[in-house]
This record gives sequence, structure tokens and C-alpha cells, in this order.
Amino acid sequence: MALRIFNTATRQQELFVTAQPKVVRMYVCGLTVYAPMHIGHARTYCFWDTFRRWMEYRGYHVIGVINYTDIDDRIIAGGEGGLGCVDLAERMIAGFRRDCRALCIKDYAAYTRATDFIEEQVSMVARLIEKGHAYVQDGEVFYSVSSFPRYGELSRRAVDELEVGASGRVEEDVARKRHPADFTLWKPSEPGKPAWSTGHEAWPSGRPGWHIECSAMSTALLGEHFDVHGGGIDNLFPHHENEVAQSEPLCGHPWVRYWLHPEHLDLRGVKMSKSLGNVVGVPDLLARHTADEVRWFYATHHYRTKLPFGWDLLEQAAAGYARIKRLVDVLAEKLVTASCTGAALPLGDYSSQREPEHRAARLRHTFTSGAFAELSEKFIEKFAAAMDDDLNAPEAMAAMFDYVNKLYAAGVESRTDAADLLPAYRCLTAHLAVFGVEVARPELYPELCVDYAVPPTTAAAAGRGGDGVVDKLLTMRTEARKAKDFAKGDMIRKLLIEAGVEVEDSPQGTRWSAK
RNA sequence: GGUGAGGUAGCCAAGUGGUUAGGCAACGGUUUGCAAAACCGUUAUACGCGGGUUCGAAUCCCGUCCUCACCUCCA
Repeated sequence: MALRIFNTATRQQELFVTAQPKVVRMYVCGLTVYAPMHIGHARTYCFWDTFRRWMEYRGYHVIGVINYTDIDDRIIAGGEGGLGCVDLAERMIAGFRRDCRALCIKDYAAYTRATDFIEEQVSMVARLIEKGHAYVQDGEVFYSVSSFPRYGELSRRAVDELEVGASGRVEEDVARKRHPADFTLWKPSEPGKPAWSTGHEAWPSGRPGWHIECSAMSTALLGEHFDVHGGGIDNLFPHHENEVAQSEPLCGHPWVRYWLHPEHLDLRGVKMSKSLGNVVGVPDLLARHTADEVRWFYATHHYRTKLPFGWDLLEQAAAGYARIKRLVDVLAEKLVTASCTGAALPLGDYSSQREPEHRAARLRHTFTSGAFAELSEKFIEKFAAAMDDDLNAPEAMAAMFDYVNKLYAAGVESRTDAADLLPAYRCLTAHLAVFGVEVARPELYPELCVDYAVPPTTAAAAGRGGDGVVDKLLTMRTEARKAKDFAKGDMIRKLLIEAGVEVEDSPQGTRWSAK
């Protein structure tokens, strides 16, 4: 079993082999920070997070870099409205970080700002001019598309056909360009607008064009050859095409090994735009659904297909997830009350050295023991095969549903032995975590929780807190039911349901969950 | 105009030549004081339409209809 991923550069699934064993160097195109992140961005970055988590599950160390493009026309325009460019950008960056944490996206190794790498960009532009890949025109530097024969290869576009789609904005510059597809590497700034000195006579000051920052920053942090580069599908052309054109002539060899492009959201005919005022931000999303529900929803579709977005579809996904979450909660409650400390989990060992792609999660032995060991093994096998097949999350989820169904069918709810329950609990939560669904309780699985995007510090953080009122009402209800006063018992239940508390009776007692 | 993706049961969605994908919803049954949850079953031998290849097609080929995206800033 080996990991295969779809490489946009070849339009094929390829065996995933990193340049350096056990290490994945990955660069993700981040946001142009002029507006807050919305649900579309969230899908993209949740995918990258799942990708990263799957690499880690497979035993790789992921060195991830993500950037902020913090200088651009829209930022300059936005900065004019009283908020300076820098303050606007920094505010958006803070919002992005906050939203990512809220969605349980794990931190990257580095978050780079385009304006922190001006020197590197200037140097790159200068070298492109030297090598004849760029030219200066009235203080502006253009990249010469015809100097790079492979231009258009990544996005499969014929350069000459690009003329047809030329917009008004492109026509403005067309007279000054040698080829209509030539793009800006450096441009002079208008008076009073952010500008940097270059030390070059023909293009003394100004600011970098879009594209060059990603070439410069990825190379600065990850070197001249790295494993994975990507961003939303919209970046394929022109952004990534241009990045390749800028980078390969300078490094002199193929630059990026695997290109990945997650698809966009399909808003089902509704345009989401600032002017319509219907942009759904991450806080809007989290006001209606929990982070684990949102992450589950994002994982319900393959990353290379459009994800239809609608509140109804989110509800549908959440209903399915509830079935899995319930089992996680039931197991946790049993384990907490049954004092799982005595559970004899097998010890791990270092018996073999294996390549990352052949290595399962380090703590696998802690969830493949006990009464459900065989079910767990089969589940892991199916889950891993699906994820190894170009991150086929929907199929992996199907395997999880199957696993949960079989656990129920095998009578997991009536078990009391922690040696059986704890491994199943760990197996479920460890694989949920691949999707960014972080629901394990630290006291039951500290080794997993410590690695969460936002490690929970108390039991209450992962489960429900001390709700004394609910417990008291349920005690009253239980007493009423014992006394056959069902009218009173039902009244209490009705009140609780109206307050958003689901009540379930079972031979083992009554459990509740917040809805 | 050019390029690409896709149309799979009421809804969502995997699957790309041959064994029930899976989930949601609805309904029936078991269970329950009644519910909820769980379990069993039904909706469901589904693959836009028309041909062709094949022992066999959702999957390959030809044609056709429809939807969407991109080609200009976009995750």
C-alpha cells in the first residue's frame, strides 16, 4: 500500500515520493489579505490541513509554508479608507489565524508576508532581466513569456490563445508589452503609495507584481526544489503558471515535484460577493455549526470536485456525523465512569524500520487490541487505502460508517470492559482527527490530543462542562419515572428538549447531549 | 469563440469493464411506560439520451442534450 496523489502537472495519479526521505516540503498559496476569509477559502485550507494530517499519519514530517500577499491593488485601495495598508493587512492576517484555529487547522511551520521578502524578490527580478527572461519598460519590469518555451505547460494553455480572452485591463498595457501574456514583475508606485527602492537604475523603486512573491518566498524557505505546491484551483492560471516561469529559469531544473489544486465551492447559482452582502465568513459558519461538523462537511466531497454549499447540505452532513459523534461520546462516558486506567493496552515497540509510506500511525497498537481488534484492523485498512488513493475522503468516511455500524451491531454499547472500549475509542478518534475532527478527551487519549490544532486542556474542553442544572432535572425525572409519574417525567424531558438537550434512556441509565 | 469538469435512486456522494459503496430523508418492524438511540427491512438491481464494441458497460467508442467552471482579480 502506497500513497498516490493526482499531480496537476501531469494530470495523473503518481506515487508519492519525496525528495528527502520522511520529509514533505510544502508551500501553500495563502490569501491576499484585503478581506476576511470566507467559507470558500476555508474549504481550501481545510483540505490542505487534511492533506498534511494524512502525511503525518503516514509518518512524514511536514514542513509547511503558507504566505500572505500583503501588497496589491486591492490592499492599497482598501488602505485608503482610513485604515493604512499595513493595518488592513495585519487585521486580516489576525482574522485568518483566528479562523484557522477555530476550524482546527494546524499551524504551519511558517507564515510569510510578501513585504518581508522584498529583497529576495528584487534580486530575483534582476536575475531574470540578466538572463533575458524579463525586460524593462518605463520603470516597469515585465516577464517575457516567449523566453520560456514551456510556458503554459502546467495549466495546459496555448499562449497564443490567451490573446482572445484579453480584458480591458490587459489591453491598457498591451502596447508596452512584447507579448499580450507578458506579466508584471515590478511596477512603479503612484506617489504616496507604498514603494521600495531597488538599487537598479532602470527600475529604481516601486512594488512587486503578483506572482513573484510566491516564487521568492517558497525558494527562500524551502529551497530550489520542494515536494508539494498548491492553492485553490483558480491559482493554476495564471498564478502558478507564472511562478513556474519565474522560478525554473533561475534554478535550472524542475522546481516543484507535485502540484495539487483543490476545487472550489459550488454555491449553486448564488453568487457570493461583498457587494451582495452575502459573503459567509468563518464566524457565520461556526455560529450555526460546530467546528467538527464543518470539518466533516468539507470532507464529504472529494477535494478535486466542486463542493455544493448550502445550509441544507451542511445539516445533512451534520446528521450523518452525529451518528459517529454519538458513539464517540457514549464510549467516552463509559470509559470515564468505568475507570479505564486498568485497561491493559499493548506496548509499542521499535521492531522494524520502515519507509514512511509503509508506516501506519505510531500508536496504532493502542487501537487494534481488545474485542474489536479485527473490526478495527479491517477499518484501518479500508480507511488507509481510500486516503492513499488521492485523498479519497468520502470513501474513507464510508469505511468509518461501516466500522461504526459494525461496532454497534457487535454490541459495543453493552460492553463495560475498558480493554475493549478504549482501543475502539482511540481508533475512531485518531481517524476522525485526519479530517480535523478533534473530539478525543485528553484523559482518554493524551497522545493524540497533545497533537491537536488546539490541544484541549481539560475534560470539559473536549466534552460537555459541568451542567449541574441538567443533571438535577434528570435526577428529578428519573425519580418521577421510578414512581410511575410519567406525566411529570415527560414534562421534564420536554423542557430539556426545548432547551436543546437531547435525552436518551437505556438499561444503563439516562444520558444526555447538548444539541 | 477557446479550454476544462460534470450529469449515479427523493437529496448528497464514491465507484471508471464483471462480487450490496456509504450517508441523509421517508416508511414498516424489533426494542421502549412513551420517546430517543440502536438493530432489521423497504424506498433501490440507480447511473442524462440514442447507438456501438464486448460473453458482460455507470465504466470503453461514436453521436447528442443539458449544467457548471475557467479564459480578467479570485481559495
